[in-house]
Amino acid sequence: MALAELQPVNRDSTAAIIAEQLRAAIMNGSLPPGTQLGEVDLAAKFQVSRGPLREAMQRLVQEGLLRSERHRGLFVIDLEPADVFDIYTTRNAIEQAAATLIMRGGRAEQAAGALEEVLAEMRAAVRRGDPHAASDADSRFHEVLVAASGSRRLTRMARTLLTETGMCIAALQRTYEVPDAQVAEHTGIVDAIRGGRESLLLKLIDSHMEDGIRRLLPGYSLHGPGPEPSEPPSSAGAADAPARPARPRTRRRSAARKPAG
Amino acid sequence: MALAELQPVNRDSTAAIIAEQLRAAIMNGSLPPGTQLGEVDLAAKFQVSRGPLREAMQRLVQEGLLRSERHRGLFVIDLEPADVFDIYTTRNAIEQAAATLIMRGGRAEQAAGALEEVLAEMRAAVRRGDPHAASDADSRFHEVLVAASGSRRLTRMARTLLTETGMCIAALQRTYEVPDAQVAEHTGIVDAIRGGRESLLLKLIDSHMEDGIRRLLPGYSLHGPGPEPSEPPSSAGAADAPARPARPRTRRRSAARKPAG
DNA sequence: GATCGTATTATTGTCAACAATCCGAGGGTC
DNA sequence: GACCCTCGGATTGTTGACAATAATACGATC
Repeated sequence: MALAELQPVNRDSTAAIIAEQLRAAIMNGSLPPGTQLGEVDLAAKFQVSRGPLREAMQRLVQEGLLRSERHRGLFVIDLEPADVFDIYTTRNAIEQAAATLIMRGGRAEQAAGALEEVLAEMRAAVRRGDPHAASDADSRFHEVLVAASGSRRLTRMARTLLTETGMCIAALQRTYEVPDAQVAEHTGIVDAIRGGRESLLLKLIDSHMEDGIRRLLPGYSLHGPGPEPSEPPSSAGAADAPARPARPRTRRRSAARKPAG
Repeated sequence: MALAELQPVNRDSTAAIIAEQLRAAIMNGSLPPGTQLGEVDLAAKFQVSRGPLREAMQRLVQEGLLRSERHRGLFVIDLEPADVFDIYTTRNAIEQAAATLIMRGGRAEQAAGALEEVLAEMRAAVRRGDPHAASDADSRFHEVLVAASGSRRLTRMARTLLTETGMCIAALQRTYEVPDAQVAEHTGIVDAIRGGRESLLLKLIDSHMEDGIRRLLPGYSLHGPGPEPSEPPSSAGAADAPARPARPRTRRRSAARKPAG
């Protein structure tokens, strides 16, 4: 047989599709932090029953993007300064690990090639003044970087963290102008990969994350003591422990507005 | 009010409880890799309907512990050598990041105290020749270590990785005798934390992981090129993409045997 | 006037039944 | 004998309805 590369026809499950759409909506700010996800509304918008929708939402709860309160509903997580710090700290760890795998696993050339494609899109978007596309390319750059490590687990974690990064940017109303300096930083990362400069690469990623957190939380640093979390995670660390003692919550802050695009 | 520390009464959702039980069953080998999770059987064992059970399973799919094949069922993931490598590589990254946070965030004393409690249990278990308890303590040690970082995200990831570590040990039929050397390694980690020796701590964690992977995959190393994954993760990296082209599968390898203990 | 108790209403949690799909067995045909 | 088609059984996917719970509004009481 000549044609050897044919992919299986398996479609994703309905829950996976819905989860992906919700993830995108959370990432781009259509579902801002704190919003309650009413099941009937969302089910109607997705034109499915509540069953598959609930399954999809349970995925996001496990992912840490939604917070579940029994008999009360599911809410998009709130992002406090401690969370922004946490997100960038964790991203730093994940991407540095991925970078190490790339350099020591002989994947540098392949990774650099894939990254340069994204980089070209980023440059084009910046040149034509399209911040949305530039931001997309930025996100994709880091996703491709981690994926190039070949680590399934790092890749999955990175995806969640990128969603949360998008939440931060959207929540803090930064238009996220991608300046030339930002493009230069990414270019430097690719160059370091191609040049085989491992320790330089790790430093570049570190300072890139440092820049990211400084842009969102002026005055904070990745390597400082970090902001005290208002609610320290329990040692058991239940995925959806609703450790919010009393919340003067309005019953519904904002219904799902544009989940299915 | 004098009493200030009263925890909220909120119970976890049913899906969370079931997911936790399934996770434990997967970790300790009651549900070995490849087993299909029949919905009706499991629902009967948990004495709930299929609805909440499916929600719980979707959580584990998102977590990467289960693999979903449309209209075919949910299966415990298979663990190939590449996965063992991936698990330990990722654990290394997570725990090193946690260790850095502990040292730089002024949490060393607190962390060392919590870890020594677990360490005492581990020593006692080894002394009385209880490998099960010793293995439990080992797992808990690392969970507490990461939790002490205060990072919610690192903690959540670590928990999944510890479940998978348990799978590896159970799958490879290692009785997981925790030798004195193993206890000594953990002790060294606590000492490094208490002594404020950050770079030593990172080295100790690294070699601890190295030992772990060598125990499971003799001949492999964390820092070598690593085993080639038989199926490289797609660049998109769908969480449950069933990229297994053709599988001469028996319809049901083993029904759920002891999920609820 | 403020607080407590009660009824209402909307939402979530759960369930059992229906529909769609897949696997395997059996029989027929070449 | 090998291959194809068809049928039966079983499992998953989805749905709509019912039960349980919590938030709100209203009225009674001190």
